[in-house]
Amino acid sequence: MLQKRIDDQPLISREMMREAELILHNHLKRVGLKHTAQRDTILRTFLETREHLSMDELHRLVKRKDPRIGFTTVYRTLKLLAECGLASEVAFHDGIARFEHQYNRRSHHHMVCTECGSSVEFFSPEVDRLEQEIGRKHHYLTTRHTFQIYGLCENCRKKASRPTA
Amino acid sequence: MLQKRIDDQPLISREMMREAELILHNHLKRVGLKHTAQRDTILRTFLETREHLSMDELHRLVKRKDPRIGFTTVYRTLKLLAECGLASEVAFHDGIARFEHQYNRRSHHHMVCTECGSSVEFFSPEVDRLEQEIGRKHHYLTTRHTFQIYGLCENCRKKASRPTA
DNA sequence: GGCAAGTTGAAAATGACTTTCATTTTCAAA
DNA sequence: TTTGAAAATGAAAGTCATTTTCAACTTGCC
Repeated sequence: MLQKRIDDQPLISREMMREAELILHNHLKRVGLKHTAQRDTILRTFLETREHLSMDELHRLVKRKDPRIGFTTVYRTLKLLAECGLASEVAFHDGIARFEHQYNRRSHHHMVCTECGSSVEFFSPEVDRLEQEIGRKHHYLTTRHTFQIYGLCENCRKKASRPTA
Repeated sequence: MLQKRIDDQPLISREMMREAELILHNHLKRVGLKHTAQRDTILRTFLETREHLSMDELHRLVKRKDPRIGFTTVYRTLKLLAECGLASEVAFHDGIARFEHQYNRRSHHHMVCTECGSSVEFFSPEVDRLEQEIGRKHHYLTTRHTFQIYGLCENCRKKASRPTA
C-alpha cells in the first residue's frame, strides 16, 4: 500500500471554499464593489493551490478555467483578496511578488533555495514574540514582519558538490 | 557642555577606510578587474555614510565629489562591493534596493516605519541562532536571512491619533 | 610607449507591476 | 422586468527601478 507523503494534505474543503467566498462577498459589499464571475473564478483558482503564486502564475491557472480573464483582473483581484485577509504577499527577494493563502493559516515563515527557488515553510513562535518585544522596546506599533532564510536545499547542495564531471 | 547623542559614533576611521580599500583592491585583482579612480571615489563616499542608501542616493553623493561619474558606474560598483563583502543589500519592501556597510559590522536587523520610512536597527542573536537551527533541521546550507519588522514609529503614531484637527 | 582587456556612461532595453479608457456588466430602484 | 448610474473588464499604454548595450576611453602588463 502506498504511503502518503507527510505533507499530502487534502485540498481545501468545500466548506472552507464557501467560507472564503463569503468573506470576499462581504468585503465587496462593505466597500461598495460588485460581485462578478471573474472574481469568483480567481478566488477559487487561488484557493485550490498550495503554492506561493506570482500574479503571472495565477493568471495562467485562471485562464485554464476561463481564457478570457485578463492579467489586469487577476492583478486587481489579488489586491482585493489581500485587502480582506484571504491572501498575503510574500517577498522572496527575487523581484517577483508572490501570494499565499492567509485565511485560517497558522503563522509561518519560509526558507528559500537560492538555486532552484523551492521553499519550505517552518513555524517559529519565537519570531512572533520578537516582533512584539522589539516593537515595545522602541515604541513602535508593529503591524507585521518578514523573516526568510536563504540557502541551498539538499538537492542543489549535492549537485553543487558534483560539478559537470 | 554639549552632550553627545548616544548613537553619535565617529565616522569611519582612516584605518578602516584603508582596510576596506585593500579588500576591494584584492577582490579586483582576484577576479581580474581593474583599479579605477571612480571605484575608489564610490567606495569612499559609501563608507562615509551611516545610512541605508539607494543607488540613486549614493549616486547623488558621489556626484558631489566627481560630477562626471554616472549612475551606471555607481550601480556596478555597489554590486562589486556586495561581492567582496563590503556592502549588503537590505530590502525594505518599498520597491527600492538599499545598501549598507557590511564589513566589520555587527549582525543586526531593521524595524521600518511604514508611514515615514525611518528605520531603527536592533540586535537579536536569537534570530541568527534560528537560521542555523532551522537550516539544520531541513538540511539546508543556509547563507543568510532577512528579518524586518514593520509598523508605525512613535512620531507617526501620535500624528495618526490626531487627525487634521 | 603599445595594446589587449577592462571600464565608463549615455542611452536604450527590460520587466514587473499600474494606470488608462472605451466597452461591457452589475444591481438596486422604478 | 427595465433602466441607468456606478463599477468592472482587459488591451494597451505608462511607470520606474534597475540592467544591458556599445562606442569611446583607461589600465596595467610587456
